[in-house]
Amino acid sequence: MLSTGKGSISLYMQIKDLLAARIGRGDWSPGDIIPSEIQLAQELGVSQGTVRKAITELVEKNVLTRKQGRGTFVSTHDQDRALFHFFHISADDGQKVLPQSSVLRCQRKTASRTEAAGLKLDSGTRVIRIERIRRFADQPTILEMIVLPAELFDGLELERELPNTLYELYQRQYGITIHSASERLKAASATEREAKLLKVATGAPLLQIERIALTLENTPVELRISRCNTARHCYENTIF
Amino acid sequence: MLSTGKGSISLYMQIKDLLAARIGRGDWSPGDIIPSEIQLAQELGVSQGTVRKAITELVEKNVLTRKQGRGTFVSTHDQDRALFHFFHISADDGQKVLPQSSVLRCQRKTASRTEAAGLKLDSGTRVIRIERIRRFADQPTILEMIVLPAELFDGLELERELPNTLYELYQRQYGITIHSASERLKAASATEREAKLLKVATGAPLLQIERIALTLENTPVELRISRCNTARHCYENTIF
DNA sequence: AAGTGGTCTAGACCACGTA
DNA sequence: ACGTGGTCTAGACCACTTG
Repeated sequence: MLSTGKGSISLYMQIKDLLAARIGRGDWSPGDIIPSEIQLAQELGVSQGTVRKAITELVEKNVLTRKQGRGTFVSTHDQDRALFHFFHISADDGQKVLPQSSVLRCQRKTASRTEAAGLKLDSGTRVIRIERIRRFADQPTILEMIVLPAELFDGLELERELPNTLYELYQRQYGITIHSASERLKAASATEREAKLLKVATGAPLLQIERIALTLENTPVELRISRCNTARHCYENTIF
Repeated sequence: MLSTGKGSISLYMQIKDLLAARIGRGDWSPGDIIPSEIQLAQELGVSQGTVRKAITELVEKNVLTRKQGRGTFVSTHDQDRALFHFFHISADDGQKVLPQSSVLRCQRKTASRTEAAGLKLDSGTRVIRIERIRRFADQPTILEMIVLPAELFDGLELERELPNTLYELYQRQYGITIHSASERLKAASATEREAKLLKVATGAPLLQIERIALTLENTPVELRISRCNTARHCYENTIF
């Protein structure tokens, strides 16, 4: 099972991959406790330290969460994993709150070329398109267009009410955990429709955020284009 | 020297802080090799594994760089530490190249209120203000306003030519290593002057990036406001 | 060949949470 | 009291670089 020969990859790496695979396969689901380090060490025939190093790297990647005295758990999107991990908009004064959302449209359609390219789908694949507007203190600020492969999120367009934090829904209802995302930001001008919805002048500068969200296996599962009025808010990023 | 009593902070943390302090003090400069793990372990009276754990955390923070078979080195800004670590603008096709820079202005002035606030200086403190324009393939794309505390960068405004990569200069000439930065992005409209310099229409949408760069000790040492034409470029960010 | 970091082991004790 | 993760040790061997 574990190769220990010369030139082979290190033991802890193999264990890391093995644990990640078990999580990806759903052997353990978000919120579940995994076996203790000692149990895993015995099962795999290695020392505790080796298992520990593997787990440490998964903790650093936010896949697992350690709780001293209790055990090690598969991370969930609602608690340990910050709700704000994927939300970078904050008020000018630094305050960070989640905006309220209201859905404008939610339909099943055929993917456009750019959507298919971003999500790595064959052109012509069905997608679910959600458009919603997000408000801070009742002020409409962000217009979001969310695109999902219909196959993975079957029936989502029929939900009567969508929660504010979609990534929790993806995990709970569809077993899809967003693990990373890449964003591309540009400045753009508000279209007439956007101007009306966001209560700004036509042509006003908007911050456009194009995000592709990925699973643990680096499969793109969500494309999201946000257009934000940054008069009183900004996109925050910290570089370490 | 190292406290090992009950309730005290862990050994490897103390060693980590000690090593960071030595680097911050300049006992070891960027590019220098530090003593081997075994030497440090003997000097500090702990096992190699404990020193190793301390060093590992500093490597993860980009403070140290390990080179197998050679030793452990203090990170520099030109090599191991990616030149692009603090530069997030890339072309729409994903290509990432550093733009050429030409300085428009470089003067010693009194800090404005917002500058003093951002750099945590007393109002009235002297600062150096650099304004430069950055070009991709000869196309002016970014207008940068850089503000530095004059005390820390004494004489910088007299340099006849400033390099493209300023952070290397800060490190080499002034012993200041930028370790992290926090950025705030907004969409804005080009002023008349900006429009002329960037060859866009007045009022065209620009991406504004306001950055505060920090040292290892979290002292703010540079304020930088960039205004970018994102017609053919964008700001890239990856969230893990 | 010698020295460095990289991996791995076996075992000790501590701090924390639960029962 | 017990089991968990968290720290620390002492020593082994491997992989890589340099003299």
